[in-house]
Amino acid sequence: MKYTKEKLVSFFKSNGRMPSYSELAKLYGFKSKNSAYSLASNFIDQDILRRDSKGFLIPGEQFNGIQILGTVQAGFPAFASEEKGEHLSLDEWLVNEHDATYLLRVSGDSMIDAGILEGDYVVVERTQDFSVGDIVIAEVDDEWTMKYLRIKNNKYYLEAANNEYPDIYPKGELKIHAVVRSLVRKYEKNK
Amino acid sequence: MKYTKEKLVSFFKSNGRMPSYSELAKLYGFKSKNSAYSLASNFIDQDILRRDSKGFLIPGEQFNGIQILGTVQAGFPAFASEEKGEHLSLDEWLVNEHDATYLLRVSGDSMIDAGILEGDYVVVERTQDFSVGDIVIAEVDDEWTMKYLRIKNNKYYLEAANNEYPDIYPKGELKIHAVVRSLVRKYEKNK
DNA sequence: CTTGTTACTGAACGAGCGTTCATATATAAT
DNA sequence: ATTATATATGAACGCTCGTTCAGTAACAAG
Repeated sequence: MKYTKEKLVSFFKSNGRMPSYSELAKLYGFKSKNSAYSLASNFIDQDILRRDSKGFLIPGEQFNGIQILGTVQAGFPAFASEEKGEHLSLDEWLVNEHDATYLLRVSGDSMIDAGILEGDYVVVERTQDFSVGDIVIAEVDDEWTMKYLRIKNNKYYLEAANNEYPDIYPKGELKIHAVVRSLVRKYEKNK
Repeated sequence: MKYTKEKLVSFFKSNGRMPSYSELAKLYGFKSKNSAYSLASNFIDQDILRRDSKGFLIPGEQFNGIQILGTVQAGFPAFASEEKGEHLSLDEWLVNEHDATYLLRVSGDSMIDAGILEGDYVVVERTQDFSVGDIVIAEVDDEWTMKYLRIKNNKYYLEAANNEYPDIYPKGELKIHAVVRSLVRKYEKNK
C-alpha cells in the first residue's frame, strides 16, 4: 500500500472527527476530491473506514482499538498472522456505566495479595449492585478503604488481601460506595 | 438540565460520529434545527461538545473518558465534588504506538509476585526499545515467556516474579519481541 | 508504437450543511 | 392581565458536502 492510514488516524485524533473528502485530499496531497474518494474506498475495503448512510466517513473495525493476539506462555501466536484479528477499545471494554465510573489511584499495600499494587489504578463503578466477594470501596466508621466484601453470621465485614491487615468488622454503619470493576497498571519506562 | 447528554453519547457510539444539527433535532424531538443549535450551545458550555473550525460538532472534554477522582486509602475525595474533574481515555493513556501494540492474555503464575495474575491482560508493544528491568515478551531456546529482563556479567537473562520458577539463562539466542507497557484486569461479576 | 490499466484531475449536480433572523409559543414574575 | 424571559419554530442564506462523469497523465505489457 502506497498510502497508509497514519495521516488519517492523526487527523482523527487531533480533530475529533473524520475528514471530509476535500480535507482527505489535502491530507494526502491530492488535488482532486475524487482521488480522496478512491483512497477512502481502499480504506473501506480494509475496514479501516466505513461510509455511513449519509456518506460520511466513520471509523471501521481496523481503525481503532488494539489487537488481541493470544495467550502468552501457552503457545504464543506468531506475530506473522496478525492480520485482521479482533480489535477492541479498552474504554468500551472496561467501562460499562459511563457516568458512574471513576478512576482511583491505589495507595498502600493492603490488597497486594490480590495483585493490586501501590500506584495501580482501579476503575470503580458507583453502584449498590455489589456482591459478597467483590472488591469494594467502603466507608466504615468514618474511614474509606478498598477491601474484599465478606459476610459472616449475616453481617458484612471487610477483608484485606494482606495478612498484616486485620479484618474489619464495622462497629457502626458499613457504607458501600463503589465496586471495583477493573484494574489498570501503567509501567513507566526504565531508563 | 432538562436535556442530558445520554442520547448524544448513544448516537455517537452507534454511528461513529457526531450528529448534524438536523439529526440532533430529531434525536431530542425538536422540529427545528435551531433548537438543536441552542441545545448544542448548551453542551458546548459544559464542554461536552465543541464546534470545530468548520462548525461541525466534535466531542468535548466531558464527553469521553472517565474521571480521575483521587486516591483510595489516603483521604478519599468526596463524590460530591465530582464536577469537571480530569477526564481521560484509557486507550490514549495506555497505548502509545498504536500499530505495534497488542493485548495478550496471561496464563500461568510465573509473574504473580509482580501482581500479574492468570487471566490478566498485558498491553505489549513490539519494539526493540527495551531496558533492563522491563517485563518483556521473549523467545529463548524456542520457547516464549513473559519475564523480567535482567543482566549479569554483560549477559541478559530472564527472571520470574515467583520463587518457584528458576532464572532463565539462555543457551542460545535471546530474542526480545515486545515490552509490557501496561496491565489490565477485568473483574467478573460475582453472582 | 500501440494498447490497456491504473492513478489522478477537474468540473458539475443536487442535497444537506451550519448559521442567522424574525416570529411564535410557553413559562415565570410582577 | 401584563411584562419579561426563556424556548421552540420555520424559512432563508451561502457554502461545502458526497457523488458522478468525462478527461488527462503515468506507466507497464506486448
